[in-house]
Amino acid sequence: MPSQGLPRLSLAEWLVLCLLCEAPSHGFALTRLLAGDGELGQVWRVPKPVIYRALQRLEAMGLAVTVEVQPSTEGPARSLIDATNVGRKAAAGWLASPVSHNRDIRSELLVKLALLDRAGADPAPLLDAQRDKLQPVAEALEARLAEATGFERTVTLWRCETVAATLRFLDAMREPAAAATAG
Amino acid sequence: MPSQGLPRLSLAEWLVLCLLCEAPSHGFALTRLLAGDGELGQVWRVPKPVIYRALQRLEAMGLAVTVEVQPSTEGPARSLIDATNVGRKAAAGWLASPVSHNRDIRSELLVKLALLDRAGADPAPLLDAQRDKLQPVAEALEARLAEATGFERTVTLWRCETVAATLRFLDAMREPAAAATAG
DNA sequence: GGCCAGTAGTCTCCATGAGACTACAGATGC
DNA sequence: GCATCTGTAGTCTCATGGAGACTACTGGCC
Repeated sequence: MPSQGLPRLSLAEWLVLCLLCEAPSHGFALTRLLAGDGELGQVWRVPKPVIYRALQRLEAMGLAVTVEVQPSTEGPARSLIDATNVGRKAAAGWLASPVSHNRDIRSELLVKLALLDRAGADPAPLLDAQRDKLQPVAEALEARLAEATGFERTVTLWRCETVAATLRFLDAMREPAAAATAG
Repeated sequence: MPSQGLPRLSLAEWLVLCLLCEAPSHGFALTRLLAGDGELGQVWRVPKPVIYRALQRLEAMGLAVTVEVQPSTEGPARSLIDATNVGRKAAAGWLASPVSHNRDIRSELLVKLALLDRAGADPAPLLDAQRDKLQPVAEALEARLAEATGFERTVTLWRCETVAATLRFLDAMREPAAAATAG
C-alpha cells in the first residue's frame, strides 16, 4: 500500500521532490520551471521562496540531499540537489495515489498527471484509481441531493455537478486519441 | 453599473459587511454564524481573527461604524457595529455582481446565493448574469480544446468540464421546484 | 467563596507568497 | 581598464491568512 505512511508535505514540496527524482537539480532551475511562464508553471506555479524553503525542508527530512556545489559558467555557484532513496520511494507512492477530495483535483491530480506526462508514464492506473475513489462519493451526493432542502440543496447540487464533471474528465482522459488525432 | 467602482475587499470582508447590512451585529455573533458548525459556516467559514480584523478594516474604510457599546447580561460588553450608507451601497453592488473566474464560484457565488437566500431575495438575476458571463468562456474553451495538444489539452479539458458543470448548476438552480417538491 | 461554563475579544505564532535585495559571471561600451 | 548591463543564483523583508492560546467579564452552582 504505497499510499500509507507518506510524509506530510505540501503540494509544492511533493512537486519539488518529484522533480528532483527526475534528475538532480538546483533551486534556480526549479524556479524557472515552476514560474508562471515556465513549462510546469502553466499547470501549477510555485513562487520562488516556497521552492527554496521546500528544498531546505526536504533536506531536513532526509528526502533530498545536496550532492555538489557546482561552479556555474554563467553566474554564481549553484547547489545540485538530488532525491534520496527514501525520497524516491515517498515520491513514487504519492504520485500513484488518487486525491481524497474533489477540490484537490485541479491542484494535486493535475500536477500528478503533468509529472506522469513528463516522465512518459501511463496515467491510466491513476485515472482509474481516482475514478474508484470518487464514484461512491458521487453516488452518496446524489442520494443526499434527493432529500436535501433549503440552502443545503444548493450546496449539494454544486458538489454533485463538480464531482460529475471530474468523472467525465477522468473518462475523457482514458480516450486520448479522440482529439489528439481526430478523424 | 453597480459592479464598477467597488472597493477591494476580501471575500471575508464582503461577507461580514453584508451581514452587518442585514442587521447591526458584533464580532462574537458573527464568529458563531461563520464557524464550522454555524449556519453560514456550512457554506463558507471565516476564522475568528479574520472576522475581527474585517470589522476593523470596514470601520477604517468608512463602510461600517460602531454604533453602541452594549452591556451584555451574559458576559462582557460588546460593540454593536452597523453598516454605513456607503457600506450598504457597496454591499448591494457586490451582491448583484457575477464572479469573473470559474474558480471563484464555490467561494464567492455560493456565498452570494446564501446571503440572498437568507434575505429571501430572488437569486434569478444573479444566476442569469453569471450564466451570461461564463457562456462565452465555455465556448472559447471548447474552441481551444479542439486544437490543443499535449498536456495543454489535459488542462483545457479540465477547464471545459468544470465550466460546463457550473453552467449546469446555474440552469438547475433556475428550476427550484424539481426536487424541493418532487412529484 | 471558589470554580465552571459561556460570552466577548485579543494575542502570538506559523505558513504562504509578492517583491525587493544581494551577489556573482560574462558581455558591452567608452 | 573599469563601469555598466544582463542573466544567473539565492536570500530577505513584509503583508496576509488562519490555528489556537490567552485575557477578561458574567452568572450559576456546589
